[in-house]
Amino acid sequence: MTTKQVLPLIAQIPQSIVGFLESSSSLWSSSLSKTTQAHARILKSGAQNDGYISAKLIASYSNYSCFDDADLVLQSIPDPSVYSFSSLIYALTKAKLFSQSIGVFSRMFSHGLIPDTHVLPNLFKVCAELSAFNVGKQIHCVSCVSGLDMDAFVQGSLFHMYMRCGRMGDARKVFDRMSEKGVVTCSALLCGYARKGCLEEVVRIFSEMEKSGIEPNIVSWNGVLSGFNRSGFHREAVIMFQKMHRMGFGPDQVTVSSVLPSVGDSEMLNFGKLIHGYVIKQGLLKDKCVISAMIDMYGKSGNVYGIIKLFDEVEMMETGVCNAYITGLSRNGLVDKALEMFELFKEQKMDLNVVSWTSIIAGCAQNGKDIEALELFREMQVAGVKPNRVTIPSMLPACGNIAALGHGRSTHGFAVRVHLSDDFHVGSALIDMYAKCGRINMSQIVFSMMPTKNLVCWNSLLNGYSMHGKAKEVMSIFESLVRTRLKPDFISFTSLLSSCGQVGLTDEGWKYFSMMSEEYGIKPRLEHYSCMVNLLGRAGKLQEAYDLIKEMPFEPDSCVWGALLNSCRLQNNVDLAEIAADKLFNLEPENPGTYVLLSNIYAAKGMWTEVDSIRNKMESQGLKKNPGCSWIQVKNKVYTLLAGDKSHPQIDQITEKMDEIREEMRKSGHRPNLDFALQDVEEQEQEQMLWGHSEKLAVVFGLLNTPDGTPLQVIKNLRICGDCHSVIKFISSYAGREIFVRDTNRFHHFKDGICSCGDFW
DNA sequence: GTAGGGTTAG
Repeated sequence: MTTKQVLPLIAQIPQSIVGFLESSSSLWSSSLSKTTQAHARILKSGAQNDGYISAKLIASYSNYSCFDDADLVLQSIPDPSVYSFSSLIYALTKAKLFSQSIGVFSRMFSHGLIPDTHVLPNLFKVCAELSAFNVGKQIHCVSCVSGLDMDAFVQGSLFHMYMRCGRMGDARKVFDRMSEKGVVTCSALLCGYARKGCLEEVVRIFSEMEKSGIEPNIVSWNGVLSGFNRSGFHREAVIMFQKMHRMGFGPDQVTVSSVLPSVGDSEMLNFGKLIHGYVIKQGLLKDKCVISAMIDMYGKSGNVYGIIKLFDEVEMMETGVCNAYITGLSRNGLVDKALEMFELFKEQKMDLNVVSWTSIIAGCAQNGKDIEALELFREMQVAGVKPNRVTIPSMLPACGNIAALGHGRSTHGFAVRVHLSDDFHVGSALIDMYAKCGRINMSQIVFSMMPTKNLVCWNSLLNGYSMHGKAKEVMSIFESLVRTRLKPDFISFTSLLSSCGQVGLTDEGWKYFSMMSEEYGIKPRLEHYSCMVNLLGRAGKLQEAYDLIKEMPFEPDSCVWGALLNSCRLQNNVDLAEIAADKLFNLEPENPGTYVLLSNIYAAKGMWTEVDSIRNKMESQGLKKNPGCSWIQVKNKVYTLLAGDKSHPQIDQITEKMDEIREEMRKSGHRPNLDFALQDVEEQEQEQMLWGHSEKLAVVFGLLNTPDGTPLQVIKNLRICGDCHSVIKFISSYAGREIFVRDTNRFHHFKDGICSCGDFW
């Protein structure tokens, strides 16, 4: 076409376009004022109704983040096109104003406009960012109906959206239909499966990549590493790491932080130190994840020095790093230091998140700081941090440990409200908590209401019934477990054997002991042997128990010998007791319990010289029995009661009640030589009396505070001693109370002065 | 115009 031919055509171009052409240079200019000027010129020339011009104007305003102006332009167009909307949607998405972006889209849709292949990727990106799976799915439908779902960009963003929403199944369907699959998409899929713990898929995709000529890069390798790590294959993760290194992929900060958890779990401290050296050389110690993972590795390997040194050196006050530090400290028993650091972090107004709170709560609950754990759980909510599916099973053991039923119940309520009660971890922790608080019926209800149960849930229930001495129930639950597709493990058998021991079911005990290895291929561990020794010993078959110990394929530990010694006390067998005690003196020379048990056995036989000699031996070693300690919960507050402690605010009332009970006992002819007024306990300083002291306090306190007698008090951690039992028995018959007493992990139920189970009483 | 990886809590 010649110039001569073109010129008449140009003359026919409408005036509006001429206006646009005049202003076009300003529209692509670099300042907002020029855009405003262009806008004015467009309005003057009447070009504002032109879709293309308006769209450019919208884009230009958006470019300067003037979204309101852009939207005004959009709204002024009488008949807007997809393109006009998409300019604004694109800009809003880019500015991360996702909700507004979706809002503009819905306006576009209500104009009857169908999104095109340019808008769709933006929309999917928005849904991915907002995890708006349902909206995304609907837009996916729109793209299918309009036949746009075969577009590579649409597919790519759709795939990403499903991945971000954690919908691996949907993502996989899109992936399988994708026309172009590159290393990026494959790695993304691989990493997605790794996060979900689908190791098989991870490995399959990785090998298929190689087969189909897609060269895996460092991201793919990192995904494989994290897959092994997440699925608990720690050794394998380390091996892959070494293989990757050999193949010439230099580990980066992501590689290091992916493999370090596995190094820690395999307790390969030296290898961890090697990585530490590499990290320093490569200058990766600036990365927060690397530091957290490094602290975590030292913590898991028991290297407290490593944790503290690294934390002090890096001086990085970042939430993740601090969380790893808290966990590392409490994992190694330094819970006081952890609490101290946590306080410091709070003072420094650090941004503590749900992991921070959960870490310190779990640290407390695992290190005997149960009351602190409950207090922190409350404080966390006051601080506006919402407990999640990890927090709840971390704090529930604290409720169980101190039989704080009220706290446990309200946590259960919380879990139900936030829809977490079906979670395996939460459910199992609830079952355990209720059992430890004496409410085995609630454990049963929680269990029955769970839509699906894993082995941990079953084991919690088995252990609960076992704790309550209900062997028949344990066996019947075990039968139900066997009928499921789940296979019982060594923990299931521990509950079975322990409950058989409690009620003297020797034959059943042997049956399960052999069933464990013969039918299920589970090798008996130390705890199974202790259960068997206990079972045989209680049944009076001490020699058989001792023979079993001698036949053990590995060295018996203190629990096994302790079980034998305890049985010897029940059967008054001095010879075997001396053998067992001798082993225990070697294994745990610091444990005063062994001396006391042995001396009791001597005393029962009237061997007073031996009694004296054992007592002297104990004293010469400077050993003392731990003071008794109990907890009791009254109206949602947990009270700790320590032997010899008079600091309780109601000590006078308690003493008064004690006197009253003592008087009643005298009148009704109960063991008149027993005296359990507090002052007498202290004056006499008799060990037996001291042991019973705190429990009496708890029982009496419970009576005082529950005048209507409705709540059954669960008293934890009772030390076995005759004096205290008599008190509990007496109170139970005298006051007509049902009293539950928990002796470490076993329950005794008193009604009308009779204990329903156990020969201790 | 789309698009990939890591740490710390049970």
